[in-house]
Amino acid sequence: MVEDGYAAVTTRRLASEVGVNSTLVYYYFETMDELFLELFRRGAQRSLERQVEVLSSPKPLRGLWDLTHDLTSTTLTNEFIALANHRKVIRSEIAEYSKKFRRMQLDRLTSVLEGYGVDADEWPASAVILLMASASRFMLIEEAFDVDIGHAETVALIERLISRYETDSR
Amino acid sequence: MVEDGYAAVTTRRLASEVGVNSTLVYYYFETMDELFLELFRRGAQRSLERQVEVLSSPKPLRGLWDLTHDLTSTTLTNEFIALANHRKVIRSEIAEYSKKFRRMQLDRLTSVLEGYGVDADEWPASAVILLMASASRFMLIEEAFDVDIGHAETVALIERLISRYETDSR
DNA sequence: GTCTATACCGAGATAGAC
DNA sequence: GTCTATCTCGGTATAGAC
Repeated sequence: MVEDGYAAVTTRRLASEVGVNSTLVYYYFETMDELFLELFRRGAQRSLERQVEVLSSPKPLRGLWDLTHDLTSTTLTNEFIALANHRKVIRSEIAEYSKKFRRMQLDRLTSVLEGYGVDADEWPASAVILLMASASRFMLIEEAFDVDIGHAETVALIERLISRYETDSR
Repeated sequence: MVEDGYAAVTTRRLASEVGVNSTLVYYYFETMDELFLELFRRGAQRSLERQVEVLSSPKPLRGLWDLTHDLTSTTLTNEFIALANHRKVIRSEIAEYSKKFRRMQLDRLTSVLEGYGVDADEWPASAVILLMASASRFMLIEEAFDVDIGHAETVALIERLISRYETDSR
């Protein structure tokens, strides 16, 4: 799915990569939709656990930023979004998880930013979170196309802002 | 392509929507890859022209921001990105156009921001452009899933920053 | 230009033997 | 659990009549 797009994930291809018969897929999954759903849930659950971890760490802002830098999970997310465009059952599942992720981030970062003395009227936590997530996702997509104009500057800008509140130990 | 994803764009479907025979597609296009390429080029060219327009206007920052808010072209772009994952010929075409777009934006906004008195060390034009584009694209994707946590705050934040330099006349 | 006929492939899915 | 055999559908693509 990451390498060749969601359309490349077929019963035959799956089976041949594992070295079994293609119909065996239907012994483990009702339909291909179910397979995609389980795949999504598994990845989302893992990401959720990692997010709980970094949000409760002493540097939640930096942790969140690092987390959104995971190439594989971002590529996968993009494929699921594209998949959701013509597999409607996937759509609601993604929506629910997205909201869950965002609410957790918001819950934690609202108080964290307040503690850092950030003016919530000018830089609301919800906007800060969204800007970080979107920049990260956007750059990873572009990298896959060897487009990297402004990437270094953007990363530097964001990390400079983070370092203002959470010292860089890397 | 926008409504049901790129996988729904097939010879049979195209033909049936227009009311002609499916094989007629091959009279106008060598292969389906060619069709997708021409579709992409046409849309990209149109967007490029609109960008030239707003960049040479008196409010290039706001113009660019408004431009990235076009739902259809963003959805389409996302589909092309997903398509590029398993149609390799599409990939280089997208990459070239992306760079072209970005270079034009950078050329213009570097001097514009300098004229506004923005500190280029703290807020480089390349990063400002990327943050705007990514936030806009990200929100439009989420909207399709009815996820809008933090959207209003982010839009307000960005428009507030723009208004600092280009007065809002809307 | 637009059609019919047709080839070929690979997708999802089921029945049933082992 | 894993397989073979098989169905149906719809995809890309070509040859050739009109």
